[in-house]
Amino acid sequence: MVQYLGSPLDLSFAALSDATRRGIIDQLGRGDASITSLADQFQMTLTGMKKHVQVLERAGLVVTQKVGRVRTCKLGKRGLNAEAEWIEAHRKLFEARFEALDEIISEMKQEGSDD
Amino acid sequence: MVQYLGSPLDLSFAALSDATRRGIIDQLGRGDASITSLADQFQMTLTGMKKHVQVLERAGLVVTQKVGRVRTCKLGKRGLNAEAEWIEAHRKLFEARFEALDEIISEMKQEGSDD
DNA sequence: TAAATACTGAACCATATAGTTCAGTGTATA
DNA sequence: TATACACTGAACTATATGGTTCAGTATTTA
Repeated sequence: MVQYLGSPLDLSFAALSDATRRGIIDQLGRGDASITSLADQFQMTLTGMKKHVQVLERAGLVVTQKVGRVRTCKLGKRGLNAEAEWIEAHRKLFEARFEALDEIISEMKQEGSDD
Repeated sequence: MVQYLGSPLDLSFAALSDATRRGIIDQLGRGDASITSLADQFQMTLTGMKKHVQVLERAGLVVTQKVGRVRTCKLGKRGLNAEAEWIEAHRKLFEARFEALDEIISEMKQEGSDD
């Protein structure tokens, strides 16, 4: 087994592609939380929640620390800067494309097209 | 088989979690392209490229149209606005957390901690 | 010290992803 | 009309995801 983990953006976008994990980030934005409290809020087993937290940790979006028997989760220092940068840069590409003349022309000849 | 497809953000973040697909978006930002030309550029079989394009289409990031025997891919009108909005809103949460006093305090008592 | 709490790890299940090959179908071109 | 081209679909492989249960271990607390 090779276990190639992918680039940082691969990991963070994958982490954000699940509504539960986006919810966990929401929640941690309101305060740190244990695995148990997160599992309660999202109606999930401890083990299931632990896996979600691990995905967020691998992506650097969350950090955890175990003190005594409680593992506390908080938002990671890494933040969402790299993701925001990629999205902003490419949002411009989308906009630039739609301002192009050929877009208007292709809208005009919208008849008799497949699929 | 139920085939529950997930919310729009689920689909688009998942689509963006692969470097090849992010590359396809880059490329389409420079101009529309056929499946064949994309497959050539990313050194992949036609079938493989078609699957990537389908993932981008399901997410609304790309639209395609077949004319004759060529399927042309272009950036979708949907754009990255919803994604940018989510990221920006949550980026603030990350920043707010780090400005909080308890953060500084917890940095201070950083000794004798697990994992 | 006994019991409850909080987590951890292994194992399992169903489905999705990322890729392939191979065998087509339909379209353009020589 | 024969050939080449562009795509499509089915089938297969390996791995990841999202969830579970069950059986632990370690830490509090009564």
